[in-house]
Parts: sequence; C-alpha cells; structure tokens
Amino acid sequence: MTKRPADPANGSEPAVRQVPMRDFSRSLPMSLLRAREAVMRQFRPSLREHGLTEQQWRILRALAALDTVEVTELARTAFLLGPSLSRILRDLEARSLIERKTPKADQRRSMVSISEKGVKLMASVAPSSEAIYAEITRRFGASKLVELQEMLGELELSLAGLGASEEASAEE
Amino acid sequence: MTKRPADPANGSEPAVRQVPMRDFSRSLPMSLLRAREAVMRQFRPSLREHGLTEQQWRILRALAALDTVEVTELARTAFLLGPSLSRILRDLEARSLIERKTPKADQRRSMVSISEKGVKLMASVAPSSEAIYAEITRRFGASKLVELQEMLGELELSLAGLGASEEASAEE
DNA sequence: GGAAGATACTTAACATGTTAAGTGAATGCG
DNA sequence: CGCATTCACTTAACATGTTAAGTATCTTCC
Repeated sequence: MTKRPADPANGSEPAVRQVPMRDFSRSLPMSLLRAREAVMRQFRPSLREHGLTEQQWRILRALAALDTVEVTELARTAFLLGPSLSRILRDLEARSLIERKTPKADQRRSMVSISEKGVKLMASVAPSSEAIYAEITRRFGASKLVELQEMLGELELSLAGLGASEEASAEE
Repeated sequence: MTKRPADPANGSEPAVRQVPMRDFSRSLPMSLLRAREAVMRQFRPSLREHGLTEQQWRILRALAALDTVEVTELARTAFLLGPSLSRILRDLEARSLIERKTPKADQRRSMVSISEKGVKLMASVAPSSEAIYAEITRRFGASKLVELQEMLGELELSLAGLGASEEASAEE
C-alpha cells in the first residue's frame, strides 16, 4: 500500500520489452519460491534461537526418523546435495549433535546417527516448530494444505524423468 | 527401481525416535522445495549453456519487463535479497548485460536497465525456456497448473503478516 | 543550517547450492 | 592376482542465501 511499480512517467527511452515472455512474476518457479519463503520465514526465527539452520534441522529430523543411515541415504532423505551434507555433518559432529562410525565391512561408508545431545536439542525445538506448523495449517486450512501437497507431489511426479541423463536408456 | 530405503535389518540399537513429529518427508517446506527443484532441474541446463544462473536470468527477465528500475524495486520483483542482488548486478554490469546510472536528483539511488547485449542474450534463451515451460505445462496439465499457482498465492497471502516484526504495530 | 534519523545501497562474514575434481576403498573380470 | 571401474564420500571453487555492519546521501525538525 505504500509503493507502486515505479512511476512510469520518467521514461526517457522507448520500452525495451522486445522479448515476449510470460509475465515473469507468475512463473511457476517464482510462485514456488515465494510460497516456500513465506513458509520458511515463519520457522527461521525459532530455529535460529536454538542455533540451527533450516538444513541442520532437516538433517536432525531425518536422523531422528531413520535412526542410523549412510550419508548417501541421508542426502536423499533430507534432500541435500552431497557436498552440502558433507560440510554440515562435519559441523554437527563437531557440536556433538550427531555421531558417525565406519562399518568394517565397507570402509567407504559412514554411518550417521543422532546423539543424545541431538535428541535433547530436537526435543527443545519441536514444540515451537509444531506450534508454528499448526498455525500455518489453521490459517491456510487443513484440507487445502493436504490438497496443495498432493498437487506438489503430482507435479514432481509428472516431471520425474525429464531433464538430464535419465540413468540408463540411450547412453552417450 | 534400483535402490530401496536401506535395509532395515541391520539394526543394532533400539530406535531413537523419542521426539514425536510429523512425518518429515511430508512437511510443507519439503514439498515446496522438492517441487521447485523438480521444475528448476528442467531449466538449469539450458540457462547454463547460455552462461546464466537462475538468479541472473530472473534479473534479466525482470529488467525486460520493467525497463528501468531502482535496485530496491528490482530486488522486490526478482525476489532477491539486497546483498545477493548487489553482487549479481556487479557481475552483470561487468559483462555488459545491464547498465546503471545514478540520477542527479538522488545520488543514493541507482537506476538499472538491461543493455542491448542483454536483450540479445534474452532473445537467444527465451525460445528454449518457453519450450521447457510449455512441456511442463503439458505434462502437469494447464488447468492444474493454474490451480496450483492460485493455491500458492493463497498460501502466501494467508501467511502475509505473521512472523517477524510486521513493519509498525507494537514497536518495542 | 546543522545535527539526528531515515534511505538506498554496498560490504562483510558465514552457511548453503551447484558442479567438477579428488581420494580411498570395493568390485569386476581377464 | 592385477588393473580398470565403480562407489561413497570429501574437497575445491564459485555463486547465492542470510544477517549484520558500514557508507553515502537525503530529510526532518528545531
């Protein structure tokens, strides 16, 4: 209510706009980005108070659910790329929130699990986190939330197996 | 079809899982993240071929639509934080894809616009970008896409004015 | 008209995203 | 066995996300 899309009356050159494209602000990636940011904005302050970032929290939650996992599986679950996960695990281990051990059977692997300290930290964050999620659900509507998540899942499915290399089909 | 969620039959310690929480993989932030990644995965290769990142492309598109804007307005439009935008603009200017000039009336401001070179680059990327978007629309369904975006917009709206400071209400 | 406060950016510092390369440890196979 | 491949991670390098400071520049208001 305080600002408008820039006063159009300062024009000195003719509009550039020669490239026809969808209205930029209505692109799907943008909609998804804005929605996600609106949601995360609610959680960040609470996480921050507990000294956790969004990704660190994702990892702890994944570990609490999976108990003990190898790094690759954890990456898939927490939806993080290997390099990011590698760094974060190093830090979480330094803070004693997780534990790792290398199985003798395969020295390449590294089994990760949450520590007692990590469990306690989670317990201290969970209530506030759940409360925020409940408030979001209340505001947006529980059934709409379910519906939205279904659509997001369908979107993901309908794009599964499109870009990139596709594992193994017509190699090259 | 090649991997499963890790063989559960290697258990050595009793499940930790003492902190009750929603199923992690079904949290709203995660759903949004996964969906967005599924979409962006389609665009990144094409952008990359043209030497652009996702954010740089957002900025160029915003500039093509807005013609000439100040940095703050551009940040709002391209949905980038000031510091990120500042860095990217420095690089885009060095590559002569944008132009800046400081209005005499207010030396604090910086008016940004896309350059001829920038317009040409956009023209070379747009076709492929549009084709990808069309394919996504085809796969997911045009009407469902519209519906999804409406829901995302509603979600954003329903959370507008929740967290953080809220501009000016009960200052402290 | 001059100091305090607000603005519009920019820098800095640290964490993550993203791609490519590196490292050590299994595996496959002649 | 021996060597090329594949695996599971980790490092490296560069770009962005995020928060806090810093820097001019403009506005207010006495």
